[in-house]
Amino acid sequence: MATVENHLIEVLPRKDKRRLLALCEPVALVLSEVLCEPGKPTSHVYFPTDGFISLVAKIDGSPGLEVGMVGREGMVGAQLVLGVVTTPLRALVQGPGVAWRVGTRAFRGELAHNPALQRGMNRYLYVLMSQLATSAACLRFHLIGPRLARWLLMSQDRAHSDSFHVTQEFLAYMLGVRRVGITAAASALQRRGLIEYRRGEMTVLDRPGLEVAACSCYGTDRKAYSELL
Amino acid sequence: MATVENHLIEVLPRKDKRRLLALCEPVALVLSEVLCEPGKPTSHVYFPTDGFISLVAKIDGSPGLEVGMVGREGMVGAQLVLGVVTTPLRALVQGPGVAWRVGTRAFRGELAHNPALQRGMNRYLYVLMSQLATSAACLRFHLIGPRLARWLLMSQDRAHSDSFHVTQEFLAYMLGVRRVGITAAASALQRRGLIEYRRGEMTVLDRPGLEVAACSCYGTDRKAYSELL
DNA sequence: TGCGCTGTGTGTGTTGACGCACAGTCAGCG
DNA sequence: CGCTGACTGTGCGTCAACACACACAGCGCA
Repeated sequence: MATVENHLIEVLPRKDKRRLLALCEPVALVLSEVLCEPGKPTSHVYFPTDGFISLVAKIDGSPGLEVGMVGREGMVGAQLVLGVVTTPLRALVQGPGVAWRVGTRAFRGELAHNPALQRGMNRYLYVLMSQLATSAACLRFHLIGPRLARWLLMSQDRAHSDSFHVTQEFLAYMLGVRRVGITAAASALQRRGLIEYRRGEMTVLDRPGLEVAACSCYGTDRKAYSELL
Repeated sequence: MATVENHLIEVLPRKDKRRLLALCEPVALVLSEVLCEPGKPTSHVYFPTDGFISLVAKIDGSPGLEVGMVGREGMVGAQLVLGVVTTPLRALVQGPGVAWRVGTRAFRGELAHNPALQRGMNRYLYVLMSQLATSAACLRFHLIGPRLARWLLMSQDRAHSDSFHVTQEFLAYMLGVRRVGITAAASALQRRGLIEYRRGEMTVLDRPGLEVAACSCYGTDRKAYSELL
């Protein structure tokens, strides 16, 4: 099954790693699957080895809004290290793949006497917080075009592939804008030869170009990540 | 000096509390003072007993944007419990008052053998994360008026007073909008008899009315807080 | 072959907020 | 007492994004 590891697991000392993996079971991440709902206790934590997951904030009547993304570099359920079993965000599978899954109960037991894992999760949680803060400001000040470019780069990083499946409708939901807004921004990027898409198949053609088109938040996030993990 | 305690300290077992307080020194929180800068190591942590502090996200060229608020119920520097000494956010004194201050080094030492403090900080961090996520969505979907009402309520809660000092210019900065946007929203609230203001002196006249005018995020935040702390 | 669903592109009018500029108003201070 | 600076209110043109509506294209399936 998953031959590639999750980064949070990979960096553990061999012994800790083996003990944790013994608790894990590999599961397929299915597109559009919801791994956890805000406010509800999480039944499992997930360490993606492939594929990626969106963290979506919901408020009252409004549609959702993506405020974070999880791939091989992170995990779903990191708040367990804070001793909290619920989550404030919905986790939605966005790129299909594979993850290690552990039941909450077993995981908490392991966590209690695995300081290296605690340390990794603590740092990851900090990166996630930075990402939330950056997202908030990005949402407020940046236009759809650069935000779209940023989203594509982040997805590409986590999908480990130049092309992935995503519709304009879905992008609109993630970025919290109308679909027509995406149509305009995406066709501009396509005209400039940075991307190509067709009925849900999105392909990144010119990554450096896309990085120029993206807002600075992409770089900010990467920096925060690389400094700590 | 500070006769009223900070909630995070208050709930500690007597012994832990006494030991922590022995490290603390009372300091005045001066309006517009910056307690920490994003990316830089924090030299002290702060437990406000009075007054309140805004957490501001900065991105590249854009002005700042408030994404969280700290008062007697919380602290500045909670990320230390994650083992991270830098902060992603600027902490800006917004309502003058008093806080307990502890040097980072001493605090980390105390933290290491004070599980009750760890527990409190963990939970507080979770609440803060929820607040960040909520803020992001609020920023995106809610209009200036309700957001302003929410801000006033949150400030009132932390100022423990019906009136406090704040200019429209400052409010605009916090909410990430133009001053004229605040002028319009604030005069609407004043016409409805919910608030009264005059040259920087803001007074809440009708709190229940303001709660109706505020967006749902105010309630969401309070709920998140009361469930965990 | 034709039907229907999903995905994409366009058009029209509206609106919440923006940038900029300026006028009035109050408080403190020399 | 009048100057100065901080605070607030208003007007005007612009713009990104909104709501709603509709046209069209590809694809699967009966």
